[in-house]
Amino acid sequence: MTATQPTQPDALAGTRERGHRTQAERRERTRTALLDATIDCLTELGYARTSVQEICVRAGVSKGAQQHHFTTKAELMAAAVEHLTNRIQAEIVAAAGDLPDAPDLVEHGIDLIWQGFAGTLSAAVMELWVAARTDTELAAAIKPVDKALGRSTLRLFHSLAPEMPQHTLETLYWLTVNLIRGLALDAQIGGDATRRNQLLTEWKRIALGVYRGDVG
Amino acid sequence: MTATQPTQPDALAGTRERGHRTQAERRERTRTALLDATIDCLTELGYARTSVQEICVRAGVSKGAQQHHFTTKAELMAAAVEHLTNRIQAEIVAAAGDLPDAPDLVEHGIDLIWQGFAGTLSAAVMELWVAARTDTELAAAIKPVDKALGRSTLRLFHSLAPEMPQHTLETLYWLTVNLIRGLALDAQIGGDATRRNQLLTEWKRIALGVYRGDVG
DNA sequence: TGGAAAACATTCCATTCGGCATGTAAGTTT
DNA sequence: AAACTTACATGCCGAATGGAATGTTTTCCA
Repeated sequence: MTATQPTQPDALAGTRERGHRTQAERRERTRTALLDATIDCLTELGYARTSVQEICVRAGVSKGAQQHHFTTKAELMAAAVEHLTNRIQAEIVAAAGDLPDAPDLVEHGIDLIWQGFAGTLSAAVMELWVAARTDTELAAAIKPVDKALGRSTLRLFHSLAPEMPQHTLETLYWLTVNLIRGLALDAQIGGDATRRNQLLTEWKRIALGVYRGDVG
Repeated sequence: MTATQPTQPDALAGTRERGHRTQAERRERTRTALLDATIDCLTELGYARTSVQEICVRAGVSKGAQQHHFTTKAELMAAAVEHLTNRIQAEIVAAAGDLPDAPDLVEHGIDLIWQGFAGTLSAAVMELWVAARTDTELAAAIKPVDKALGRSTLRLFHSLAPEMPQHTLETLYWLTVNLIRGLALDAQIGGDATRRNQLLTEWKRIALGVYRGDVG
């Protein structure tokens, strides 16, 4: 029997005998290995100390393979941005599974944003963001992707609380996102966790007040 | 006549004839030149691309002189943190000269925090902060200095609005600082300035409401 | 005033970086 | 199964880095 038939979609894809993989499979495999390793390096070593060599080692991939997929380091980083954003988005969507209705949505929504924008993955985002400030190429790669993440998350909230006024929702959302990014920075260098929680609690109370129309 | 008398404090310090400077003068001069150049590099090149060589060039100082003052690069960065914080603090104090009384203080205070924590100098702080996340030595140098800046600024506000309840002031202050740090991040990679201004305006309104006791 | 010490300058080195060139193995097409 | 394309591996190079070693100038102090 001929071992495998060439192009046709194979139901056993990914379960084939060892040592025989589709090109697409191989490609995808090492590609994500590289991107995941990149994110690993960013979170663990920071942007400054992240070298392509280290990435290759962690990905279990040769230097040549890396260059085959991403010619330059900048290209790799740009791809990592998108990969990273996708993972964060998936994280958020998963966590948003069972959110209550408004007004409890305000409180739990803030928690959700915290999880998405201050978690481990967001540390990597910070690294890339800060690096992008002085790297126009990286900035160009980040801007649209990041904007898309922000907007899609906002849409998510909008669908969860359709009765909430558009303007109120947007204001609270963006204020929360930026506040939490600031708090995330504080958390990353070991600020006082207790005070952060207090601030978050206060903000929830205030946001609820805004939602109810006490101010604004 | 003997050219100069040795140790005694000299009224002409800094204005002596060319080529004859006190050791303390020389020392201070190149030290701050190095530190200023470091901050320049951080704001302009970012942490990753900041090399001691470039710092030396910008400071107009030889590599040997740099090593004489700061044995290692980490040492230089640590010193730069304090230098940077001092400059920011001076900036804030200067800008706080003529602040109105509460409740206008709320609005203008937020502007003041924006100037201090989102200005050019704060970009350098961001670089160091993010770098410190994966550099314990740098983190150890930053933490106390940064905490001191935060607290001293808070004290400044407290002295400006003594009739404002302690708890309200602190909450609004720290919420504002963290919000603005998030917004500063957004600004640094070229986010939408118009939306940032809108958010800041909204936040002022909300903060004023909090101060008046509408919420909380 | 002369020697010690501090400040500053120059040169060199081991290491590491990103990227290129070239070679080999695996998968695909006809 | 032969020709071909894609994926991966290895070795190397010039550039740049941080730091050490050593030499020179300036200030200080007895």
